[in-house]
Amino acid sequence: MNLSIAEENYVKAIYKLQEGDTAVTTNALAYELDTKPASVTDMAKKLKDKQLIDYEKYKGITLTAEGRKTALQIVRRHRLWECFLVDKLAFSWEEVHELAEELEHVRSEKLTNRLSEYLGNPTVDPHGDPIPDAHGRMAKPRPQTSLDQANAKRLVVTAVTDQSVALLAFLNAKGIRLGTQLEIVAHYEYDNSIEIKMKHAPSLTISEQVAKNIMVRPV
Amino acid sequence: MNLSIAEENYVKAIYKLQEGDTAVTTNALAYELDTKPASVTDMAKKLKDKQLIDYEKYKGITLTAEGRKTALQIVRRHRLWECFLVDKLAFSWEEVHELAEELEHVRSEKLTNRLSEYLGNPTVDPHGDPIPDAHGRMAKPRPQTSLDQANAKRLVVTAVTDQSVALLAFLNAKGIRLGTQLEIVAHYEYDNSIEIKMKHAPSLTISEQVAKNIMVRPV
DNA sequence: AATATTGTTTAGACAAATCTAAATAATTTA
DNA sequence: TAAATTATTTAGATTTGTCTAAACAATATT
Ligand SMILES: [Mn+2]
Ligand SMILES: [Mn+2]
Ligand SMILES: [Mn+2]
Ligand SMILES: [Mn+2]
Repeated sequence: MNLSIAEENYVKAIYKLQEGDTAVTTNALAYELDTKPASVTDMAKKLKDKQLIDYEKYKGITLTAEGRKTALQIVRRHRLWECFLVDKLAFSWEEVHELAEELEHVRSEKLTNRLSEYLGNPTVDPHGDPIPDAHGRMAKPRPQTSLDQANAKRLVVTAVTDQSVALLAFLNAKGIRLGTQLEIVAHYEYDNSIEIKMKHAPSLTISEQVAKNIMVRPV
Repeated sequence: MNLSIAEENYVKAIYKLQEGDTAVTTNALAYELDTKPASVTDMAKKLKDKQLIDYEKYKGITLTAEGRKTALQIVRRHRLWECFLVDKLAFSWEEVHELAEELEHVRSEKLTNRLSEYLGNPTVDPHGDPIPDAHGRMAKPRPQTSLDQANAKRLVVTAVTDQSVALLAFLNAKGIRLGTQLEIVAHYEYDNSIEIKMKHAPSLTISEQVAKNIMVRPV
C-alpha cells in the first residue's frame, strides 16, 4: 500500500494515542496533528478505505493489524533517524524530533535496515523510547516509573515522556540525561517538588511537573 | 522562500538542463521530470511568481540568481546524501540516486552542514559530480574528457555522465569505478569500440556508447 | 507563400489535503 | 427528560499539482 506523507503522519499519531484498545477520538487526533476535526473525519474515511483503521461514525478510530504494522515501521524509521542525528551528527535530543519527522517518510526497507545496522541496532532512541525491529517487535521495556512515584532512593533516568523542546532544554540545563544516576533527597509536600542529588553536583529541586515526566528505575 | 517538493524538483531539473545560458524548453523539462508539457507551463508561472526563474511565453526558462542559489542547495543535499549512503551505509553507486531524490528535500542547513562535516566535507559525489559547499561554490573540476576522446594512454576514471542504473551496473560488472586506472589498448574503427586494460585483469572491449559516458583524465 | 509539423499554452477537469460554517449526534446538566 | 453543551460530521470551498484536449505560436517543408 502506497501512503502519502499525510497518511503516514495520521497512522503514526493514531498509534501514539491509542493506548491499548481505547479508540482515538476525532478531537484528540486533530489536536495531536495540529489540524481541524473536519480534516480528521475526511482522512478517517480514506484510511478506512485502505483498511488501516477501523472507523464508524461517532465511534472513534482504532488501527487494524495492518495499520499497526505500518505505524511500527514509521516509528522505527523515526527513532532510528533520531539515533543517527544524536549519535553520529552530534545533535542534541531536543533538536532531533522535528528532523526525524521528515526523514521518517523515506520509505526504503533496505535503507532502514542498513541504518539500523550502522547504528549498532539500537533498541532505544535518544528519548528512551523503544525502537521496533525489522519485524515490528519492540524489546519489552524494563520496568520503570515516573520520578514523582519512585520509592527507591538510588535511581537511573531511563526515558522522558514529555518530549517538548522546553522540557528537554530544561533537563540539558540541569545536566539530566538518559543514564544519569540520581538520589532522591527529599519530597516537599507543599507543592510535591522533589529534591535530587546527582554525582559531582549540588542537589537541586525540581517541580512535580518535571518529575512526572522523568522515567526512572532503581539503579 | 518556502518551496514544495515539486517546486524543488523543478528548480533542480532546470539547473541540470540549463547548460550555460541556454534557456530550457518546456518539452525538455517535461521529459526530464516525467510529466506533461502543460504541467510545466503551469509550474513555470508559479516559479516566475516566486522569482526563481525568468520565463516568457514561448521563450523558455532560465534560473534567476535566486533560483540558481536554491538549486545549488538542493544539489548539495542530494550529493551529500549519496556520499553518506555509499560511504557509510555501503550502498552501491547505482542505488543511491533514487534515495537521495527524497532525502534532498529535508531542508535544514544545520543538518546539511553537519552531514557534510561528518563525511569529511567531500567535494565529489559517488558519480564524480562536484558537491557545492555551504555557499554554493563548487570546486572547479580538474580537466577531464570522455574516454572515447582521450588521447593519453594511461588514464584514471573521474566521473560517469550517464547515471542510469543500467550503465552503472554494467560498470560494476566490469570492475570499473571512480579512481580505476586503465590503459587504452586499441581503438576499433569499425564501431568505435575501445579495448582497455586494467591492472590485474584481462583487457576488455567496450562500446562507443559506454566510452562516451566515462570521464577520464591522464594519470 | 502556403501548408504541415512541432512546440507551447490555455481551458477545463480531477484528486489530495486542507479549511470554515452549518448541521447533526452524543453527552452532560439542571 | 428537556435543555444546554460538547463532539463529530457534512457541505461547500480553496490550494497544489497534475492531467487531457483544444487552441495557438513557431518552425520546417514543399
Ligand atoms: Mn512525519
Ligand atoms: Mn524520540
Ligand atoms: Mn527530489
Ligand atoms: Mn550523483
